[in-house]
Amino acid sequence: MHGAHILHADLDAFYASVEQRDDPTLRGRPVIVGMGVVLAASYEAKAYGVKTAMSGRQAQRLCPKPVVVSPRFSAYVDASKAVFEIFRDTTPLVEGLSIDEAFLDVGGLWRIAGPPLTIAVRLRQRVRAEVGLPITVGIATTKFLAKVASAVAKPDGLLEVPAGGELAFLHPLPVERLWGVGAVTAQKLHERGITTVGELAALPRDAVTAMLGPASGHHLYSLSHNQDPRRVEPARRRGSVGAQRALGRGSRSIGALDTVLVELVERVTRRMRKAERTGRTVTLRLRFDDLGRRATRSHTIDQPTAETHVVLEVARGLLAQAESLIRANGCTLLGIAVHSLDQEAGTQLALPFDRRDGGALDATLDGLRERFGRDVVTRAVLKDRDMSPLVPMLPD
DNA sequence: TCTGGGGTCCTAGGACCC
DNA sequence: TCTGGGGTCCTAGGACCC
Repeated sequence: MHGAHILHADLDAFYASVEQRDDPTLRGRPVIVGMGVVLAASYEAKAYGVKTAMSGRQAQRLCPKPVVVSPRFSAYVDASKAVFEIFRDTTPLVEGLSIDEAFLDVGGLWRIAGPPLTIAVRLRQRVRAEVGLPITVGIATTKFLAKVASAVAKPDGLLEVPAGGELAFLHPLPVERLWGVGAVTAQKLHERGITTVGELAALPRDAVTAMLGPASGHHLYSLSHNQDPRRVEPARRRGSVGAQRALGRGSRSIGALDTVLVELVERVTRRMRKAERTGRTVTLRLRFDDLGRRATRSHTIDQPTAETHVVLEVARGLLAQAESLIRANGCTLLGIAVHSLDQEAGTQLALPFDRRDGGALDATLDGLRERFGRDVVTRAVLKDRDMSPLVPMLPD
């Protein structure tokens, strides 16, 4: 596939935009979602310097008269579903990254839907008209660069980086734009006088790995040359499920923590059962009274499970293990996560299929399920003559 | 300037196996 | 008993993302 064919679609100030959509009196005003911490800020609030994850107090200092609203998560989930419907109606190759962003591969749609830019224009119009939300789209030859393009184009924008123009676009940008450069890595690079992607790209690969370690070094070296072979993967499954709760400052009794633990475990295992997933590794996460310090304790069991009492027993063992740590340092956050989720190790069965009507396809699928069991047949992929995937079906 | 609730990926040491 | 070379899995921590 050549040419810029990967779209990165990213809803703008998502939670805040949903609030402004549903309450016209909020439009044009600096809206902050979240009381203690800023979960989302409208662009009017961002103009004052308000950022996501900032404390409410700090936000108030920057922006004297914000409209602060409590989050309405179910409204955000509904809006997200509606937008993803439009994504999937645009192309079957949609890889969701979070509640408000996704990659779309539109490379195979030229004859049906036109060039990527046309598709992107229509996508933005549809999201605006059908869901009422602003969305920014970046178009490029690689996933990573499409994401950079959308970040540059925000808010409510559209930007295509044409094939051949990648490095001219990328190299003047600050290194912080690279995916995987956070505060720590940016600091390391700045100390060596590197502030732009181009300056990083001018270094030999060895110099970058010596600076940042092998994995991070190879990764960022490649990105700085726009080397990113990752495909858009529609069927990616999550690898862990977790829940956590911030607690008031000051140490809690183990009894009180146990009560929280039970609720967290129930939440996690309920979600796992709903998603029909099981896992083997349970992790307890703690944050202490003295700012920032954290710890984790984990344990792996033999048999994957999603049963509340099994996970709870393991979690209680971990809590007991951490008891002295908690007594000494207090506990301001308790979290539980289940990792090593079953990754659907399975076999693919290819069947020749020569028909065009969906009825026959459904019959084939039902036949497979009858033969192997409903739970065993979890996914079907339709492929063309060259065996490249056309339509993934039954995603999880 | 210390604040939420979700995640991903990588590193490094130790246990254990052939 | 020690030395070699290769590997997997588990645990703990950390950087980063939205």
